[in-house]
Amino acid sequence: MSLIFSRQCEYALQAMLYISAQEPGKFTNINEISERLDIPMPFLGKTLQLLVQDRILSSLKGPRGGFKLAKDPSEIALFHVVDAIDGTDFLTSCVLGFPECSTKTPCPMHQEWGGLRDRVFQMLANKTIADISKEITDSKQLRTKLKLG
Amino acid sequence: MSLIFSRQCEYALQAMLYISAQEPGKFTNINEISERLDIPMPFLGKTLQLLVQDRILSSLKGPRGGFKLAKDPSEIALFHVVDAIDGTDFLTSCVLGFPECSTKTPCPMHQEWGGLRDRVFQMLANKTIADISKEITDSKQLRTKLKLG
DNA sequence: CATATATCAGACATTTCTATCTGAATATTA
DNA sequence: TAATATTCAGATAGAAATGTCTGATATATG
Repeated sequence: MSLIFSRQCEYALQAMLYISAQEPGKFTNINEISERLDIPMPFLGKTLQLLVQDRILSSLKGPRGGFKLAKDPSEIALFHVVDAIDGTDFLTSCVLGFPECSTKTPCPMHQEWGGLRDRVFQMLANKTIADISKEITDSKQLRTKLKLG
Repeated sequence: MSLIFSRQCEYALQAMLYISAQEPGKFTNINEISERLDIPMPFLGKTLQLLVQDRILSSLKGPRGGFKLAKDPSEIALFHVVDAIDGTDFLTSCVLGFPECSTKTPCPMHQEWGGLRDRVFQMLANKTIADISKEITDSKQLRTKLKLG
């Protein structure tokens, strides 16, 4: 199977979008998120804990507890979320799996893949949670997809 | 971990490049390929069998046996190899993992990711084994990387 | 203060991917 | 024809990713 993000990373991104679409500052619990987005609850819990450790989310235990954004959504790029879960190996590792692959000793796809990888990085680095949150607000389709009101 | 191709697909692509750089029509055995490219031999065997089943390689048992390209290298796009090993789900599946994601019901990254995915596909579909084979012939660096003479 | 509700931490289970093993089938060569 | 070298097929093993369970800890609320 070829893919870009691990399943755990997909869950993290989905949950971030869901949380970002809530009333700012409100804590959202994983029970609600896992039901709405159909993500296994304990696994989602572990996943969001990673985001808390990376200061992307903050959490509160107990009744009315849950998760909220730890900073302004305009300061959270998608790349931060991907980095917290999957890391950044994809930026440097060889697309063909050659252990030594660099500008000096490139693999046959090095050049072309480098260009595509840069575009992916630019997109992840430039797109913030605030950007997407606005898109969601403006689009009924997106609210439906995220099972929002 | 985020990646594009499975490890098995990386092995397949590496082996295809190695085979394509050999004298045309000559059978190359997996013992040689696995040693040169540092790929586990039994796993490489299973992998190349998939390419034989897809008519990308042809094989011969017995002494002097091995694998060779099943057709002209200009007719084998990288995409065919990827398709044989990893399949084509990445062309249609949602980058955020939403089960239903299409132009009509897009996820927040649908548009931007679509463009990048198309570029990846174009690259894989346009680039043939012959193209890369030529690059390898013309570059001492690449011959070194593939452990060729 | 007691109770209920949440995250959190660590162990455990399951599934998927990667890797190995064994022997059968087939072709070359002497 | 015998010996050898190779792919091929199927079973098994190991590793990594995903998913589950149990209980501890913290917080809100009556």
